[in-house]
Amino acid sequence: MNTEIIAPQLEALGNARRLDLYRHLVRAGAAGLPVGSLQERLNIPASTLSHHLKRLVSTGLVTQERQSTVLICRAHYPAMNALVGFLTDECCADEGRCDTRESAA
Amino acid sequence: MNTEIIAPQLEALGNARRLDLYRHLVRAGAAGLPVGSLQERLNIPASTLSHHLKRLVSTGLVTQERQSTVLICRAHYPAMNALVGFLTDECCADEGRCDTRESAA
DNA sequence: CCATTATTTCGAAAAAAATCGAAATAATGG
DNA sequence: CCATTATTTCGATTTTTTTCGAAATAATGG
Repeated sequence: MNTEIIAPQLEALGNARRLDLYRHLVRAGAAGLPVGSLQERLNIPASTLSHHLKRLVSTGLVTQERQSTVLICRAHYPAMNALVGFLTDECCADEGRCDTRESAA
Repeated sequence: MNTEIIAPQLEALGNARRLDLYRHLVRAGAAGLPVGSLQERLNIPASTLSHHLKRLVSTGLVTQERQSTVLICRAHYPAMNALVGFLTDECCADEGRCDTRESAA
């Protein structure tokens, strides 16, 4: 898992609107949420939402599945797990939840 | 730990150059690295580096300590640990390293 | 105080991102 | 095929970010 995958994912989540959006999907769980529901909840124009969704989808953090008329969006946990794994393995040290390396060359 | 702290941190790390920079600091461990050393390693203009460093420092992910002429930069692990904690607690679900909630709220 | 090394601020230009209305495309039911 | 609902693409504007040279500031030793 290299930085060329990780950095865009961090950037995707590093926007208040998209982080909020992503968290709505996490809370929605396996059922996911249709784009339209997200739009109501976030209360933003459809075209703006579509733009942000595209960024999340393009980094692999969100998946979409069409169910007839509606597009269901879901948080894609494997991507998030890999992201957390990267941060834990390669960006943490010392105290706390992360591992305890001190200066892995 | 709310999104007003987390989103800027994710944004700070969501830039290939800054992620690289941050990882250099992680690898440097507790000793940290002077700005000048970072500049040599990353091979970018001082003013550009200063700009990126400022962003990392302003989000709390990096600290700086002056040692006479030189400014030592260090990864600030408590911030990273809190960030990983946030992602684990509020952005993960199902399988993998993260916790196993299914549809909190 | 001056020279030197280290780092930041300033200012300006280029690149990228965010915003959103209007028009276009998708999918369905009738 | 048409009407309807759902979502995206287009196009234009504004805002933010990135970039970097030149000048300014900081800290030290002499």
